[in-house]
Amino acid sequence: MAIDHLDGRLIVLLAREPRIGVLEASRRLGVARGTVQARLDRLQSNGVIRGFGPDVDPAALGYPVTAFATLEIKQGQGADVRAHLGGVPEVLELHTTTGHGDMFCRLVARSNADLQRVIDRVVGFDGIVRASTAIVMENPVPLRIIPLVEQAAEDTD
Amino acid sequence: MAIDHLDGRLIVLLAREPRIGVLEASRRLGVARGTVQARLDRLQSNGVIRGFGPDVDPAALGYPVTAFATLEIKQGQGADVRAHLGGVPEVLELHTTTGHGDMFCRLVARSNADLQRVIDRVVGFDGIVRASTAIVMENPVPLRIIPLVEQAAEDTD
DNA sequence: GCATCTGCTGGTCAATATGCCCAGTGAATT
DNA sequence: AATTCACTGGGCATATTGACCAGCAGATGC
Repeated sequence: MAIDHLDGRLIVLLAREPRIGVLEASRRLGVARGTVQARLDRLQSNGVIRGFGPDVDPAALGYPVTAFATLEIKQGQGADVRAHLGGVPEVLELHTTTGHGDMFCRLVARSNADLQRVIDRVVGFDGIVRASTAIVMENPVPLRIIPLVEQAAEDTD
Repeated sequence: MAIDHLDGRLIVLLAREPRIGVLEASRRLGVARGTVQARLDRLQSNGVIRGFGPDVDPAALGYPVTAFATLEIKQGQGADVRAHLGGVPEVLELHTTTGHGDMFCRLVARSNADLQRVIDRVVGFDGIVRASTAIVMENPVPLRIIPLVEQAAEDTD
């Protein structure tokens, strides 16, 4: 399950230049093509690499506003709330967290005004007692994984 | 910038089966290969599709614990805090939000015990006044984009 | 010590996809 | 009426893929 240095270099290489294929990757890494192929297969069946889905920017889709909402849930309504939020496209992710019956979600909206509509839709559901929202102003560190991959690779050297 | 229905179908198709190439995608969508190629180029130069980087699962890397931390920052220390958090691999993303001088970050750790180490490292910095952390228990809606893409595509029909 | 496994190498092969080109068509714009 | 634009459907040379193979080195187990 842990990754070694070669796995780490492969992931970082693919993250930086996703368009290169197995052959080009093997050239860059200085190993045989079959090795890269085997490593990739292993990483994917391990679940370390979930896939190579397109990385879509919500802002470019017309949803430049991001917000995080903390939701307080009525006891026993968890499953219903999950289903409700799963049906809202603007809810990009949802977590249940430690704390007083809380959930936590990431929202996007077309504008600050539109965010009101989204929030109304999110909280307009019986199981939700209260919601508190924080609008994102800047994103100094966008979602990233490379530093963690590098650390994980070094830990197993 | 807005995407049409064909763009939407293309993105959804690529999200579901990333391994298929341009040719196979054109067959599935029932359009000419050149069309898919042109759409893809446009989506990428638009920034709608940022790339096709590998989707790495931190849990499979040995970091199964996720947490969100709200940080209160001393006035004028924003830049320093950003740089500090950018240097911590376990900080997967960082946002500045509305609210009393707040930042907000996603953390991962090897275990609940290890999370303490990560938090100590995160808050062990002069500009950070206070931190409040919520540990993720479940993730009913993993980070997703397809529903939003579908909605954006329908909005321009 | 010796056999066995496993992973990597460096190579082949046929099948497939790619990047690039082209002329023609239909719809919308000017 | 002329032009622009996106899409079609095709062709072409080149590159990549997936599938194999024998050989080799290091680690493991008996």
